[in-house]
Amino acid sequence: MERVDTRDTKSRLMEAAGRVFSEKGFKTATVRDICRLAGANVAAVHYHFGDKAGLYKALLDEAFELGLKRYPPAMGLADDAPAEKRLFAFVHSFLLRMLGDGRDAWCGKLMAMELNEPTPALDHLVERYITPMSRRLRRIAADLLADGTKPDDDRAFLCAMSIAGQCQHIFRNRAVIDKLSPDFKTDVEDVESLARHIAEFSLCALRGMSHAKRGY
Amino acid sequence: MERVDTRDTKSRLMEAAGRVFSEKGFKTATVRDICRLAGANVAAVHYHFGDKAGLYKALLDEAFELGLKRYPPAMGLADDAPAEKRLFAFVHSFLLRMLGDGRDAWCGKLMAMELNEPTPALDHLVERYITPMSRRLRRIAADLLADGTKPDDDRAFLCAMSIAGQCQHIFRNRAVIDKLSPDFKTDVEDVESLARHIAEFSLCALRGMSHAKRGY
DNA sequence: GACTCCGTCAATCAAGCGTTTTAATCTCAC
DNA sequence: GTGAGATTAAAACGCTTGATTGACGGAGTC
Repeated sequence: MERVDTRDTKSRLMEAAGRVFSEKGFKTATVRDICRLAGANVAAVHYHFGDKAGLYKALLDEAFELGLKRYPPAMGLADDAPAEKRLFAFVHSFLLRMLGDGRDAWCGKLMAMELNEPTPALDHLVERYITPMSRRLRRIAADLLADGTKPDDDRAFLCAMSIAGQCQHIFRNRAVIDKLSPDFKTDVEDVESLARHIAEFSLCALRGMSHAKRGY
Repeated sequence: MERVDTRDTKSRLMEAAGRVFSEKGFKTATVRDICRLAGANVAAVHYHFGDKAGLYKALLDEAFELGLKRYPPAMGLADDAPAEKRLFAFVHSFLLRMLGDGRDAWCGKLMAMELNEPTPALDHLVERYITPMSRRLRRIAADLLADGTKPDDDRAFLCAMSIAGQCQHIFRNRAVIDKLSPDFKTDVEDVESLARHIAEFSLCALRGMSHAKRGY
């Protein structure tokens, strides 16, 4: 029995919440800011979502859906595609999610904020979203090590962390990077070259470690 | 004209502030929490530091001193030491600063919090602390690329980011890593093995990229 | 047209925040 | 001891926050 008007303010509220929460985090963001941005009354969030936490939870759920739909764990590549291609696709989509403009960047920024300042919703996030991503990345790393390492090995886990860390770094340290290198841009076209660097860096590392390991 | 008692509550306040600020960030932390932890009255922060921001600034300054003294940019190695050793030393000290227990972890966690939620103090942080670190790391990367790359080149900059990203990842995503791999520990002895991994991963990457570049 | 339900609004509440004021307490030279 | 300055303690101020209230209006039903 949803009315058209209902969905209007409700979705406007969600969009505004996405922008504000992903910029300021749960605690720092205020419902007044969100409602002002949405052009709604402060009471609207209570009416539609119960309270601030309810709005946040609803937003996070929507971010799940969008994130999984837009960047599914397989990321458009077959499981038997060359590991090099899977690595680049993983890195590139990761960066786009984090650095993309507009509403496309919602989910990524929101999740990064959730990591900075964990709320009880973190469990859900890890289970539904991060675990499959981690599994896939460990699989890619294990394939590229090419020395019989299994995705569950500690080596694969460590290498997956090395790759994920590179991907997150640019996003998490934007403020510092801007000061260190003011002409370092992160537009959409630059994201691809950044992804190429990270993929190449990681590829060389994995191949090198594979060779080194055999020599031990 | 400092009294003994003065220094007592003042230093107790600093210690408590270090713990609270480094855990919750500037905005989320409350002076009441800090004062309760320090066993001091709320008015004490006004008396000794002017206001909350003054306390934070004083704390950050102290963290500078401690961080620079304990882990100076050169980190105990000569500038002409082998680049491989310099790389490991850089990574290892970085991790110790971030993951160290007790009051030793102050500065690292505080700076990470400052990055998550920048305050006007960030400029000082970048200028005094991060810039020399970045320069040193770029120098290491350029040396290891061994193909004539200069520390100021974009290639060295990107590789330095890749290394720094790996170092920060374990610290910044502790909550998630604990859930993904509950038996992944970060005790002091484990930090060294972690540092070995990151150093080896990066070393292989740099050497591999150097060879690849020549082939272009 | 009267009634009901749904959505919105301005106004308000209680709690927590940083900060300030005021008074009490302590220390130490004299 | 005493007085002056330094330090602490208690209370309250003003402000912002999330949450709530009760009234208002419009759409649908009979």
